[in-house]
Amino acid sequence: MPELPEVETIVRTLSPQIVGTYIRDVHILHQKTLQAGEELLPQLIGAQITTVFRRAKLLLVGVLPEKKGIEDIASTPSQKEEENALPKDVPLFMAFHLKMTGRFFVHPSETMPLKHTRIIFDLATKHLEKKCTGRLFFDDMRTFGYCRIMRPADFAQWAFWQKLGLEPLLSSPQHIAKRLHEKKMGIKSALLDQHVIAGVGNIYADESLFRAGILPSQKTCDIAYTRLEKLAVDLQAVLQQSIDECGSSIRDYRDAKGNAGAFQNNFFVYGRKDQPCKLCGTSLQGSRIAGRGTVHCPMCQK
DNA sequence: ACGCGTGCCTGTTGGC
DNA sequence: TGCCAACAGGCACGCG
Repeated sequence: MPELPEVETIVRTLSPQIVGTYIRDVHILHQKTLQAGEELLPQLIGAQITTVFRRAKLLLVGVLPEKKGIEDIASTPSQKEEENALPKDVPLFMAFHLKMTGRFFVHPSETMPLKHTRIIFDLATKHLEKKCTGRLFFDDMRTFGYCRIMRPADFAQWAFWQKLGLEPLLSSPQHIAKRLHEKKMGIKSALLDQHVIAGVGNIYADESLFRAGILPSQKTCDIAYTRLEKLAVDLQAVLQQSIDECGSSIRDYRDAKGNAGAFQNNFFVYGRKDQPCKLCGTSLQGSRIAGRGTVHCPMCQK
């Protein structure tokens, strides 16, 4: 289940493998995976991949199509927040959401689709090169993930993009705490709500709440501002530590080199229901919040 | 505004 | 050994 640190790790391992290459062909093996922008598919052929980056849990690939047929290269969509600013001079994007089981991998050129391969990009190192030098696979076992092909102007019409909340590693703890404090929902629900803070999923919600010593069920508006500020600091720390260890691999997650992350070894609570708390030995308690399995320590979290 | 239930999906796990 | 329910969960959607 790729969350912010996992997507960031994928960006870092995928980027050196594909930036600068040209897309020779695209094979859509599962129609529903291409959620939007089918009409822009022809523009991808012959385009050069110029950038790979992340916003929230989205992985974005910027491409430069061949000269013909480029429209609004200069158009600048209205931006709600600076965090949603797109790189300049990129006329076309692919936005991928990996959801639970989405993966990227660059295979040798002759590799055939695997059971769960949904999209294949045939890549070449030179423009109009006949020989394909590698194939980028987007695999997704459960097909929750998607790809959208978008021009810069299309992002303004994409509600999910427009409503994305704070980028947790680019915002000050004070700003994050303020945003949380405005909410009346339970604190774990607020952390998971992509409109409030973007990029946090079940793992890092539970882990940051444990570090901050806050009960997941606690109403956000009932928590003292200073405790929310500590939560923001702890959230940033846990996200950064996970990025430093290349993310968490529970079962499915791998980076774009096929490697597992190591941060799952540092979990205090996630997936440790009924096991002893690493700090006080109390049996960790499982519950269900916002429809997700939730684990907390009844002693350490108040 | 918010919580909750449901649907989308397929593979793994555990009980009988 | 095999069958099947429960479970994993990000996000949209509808309801109260």
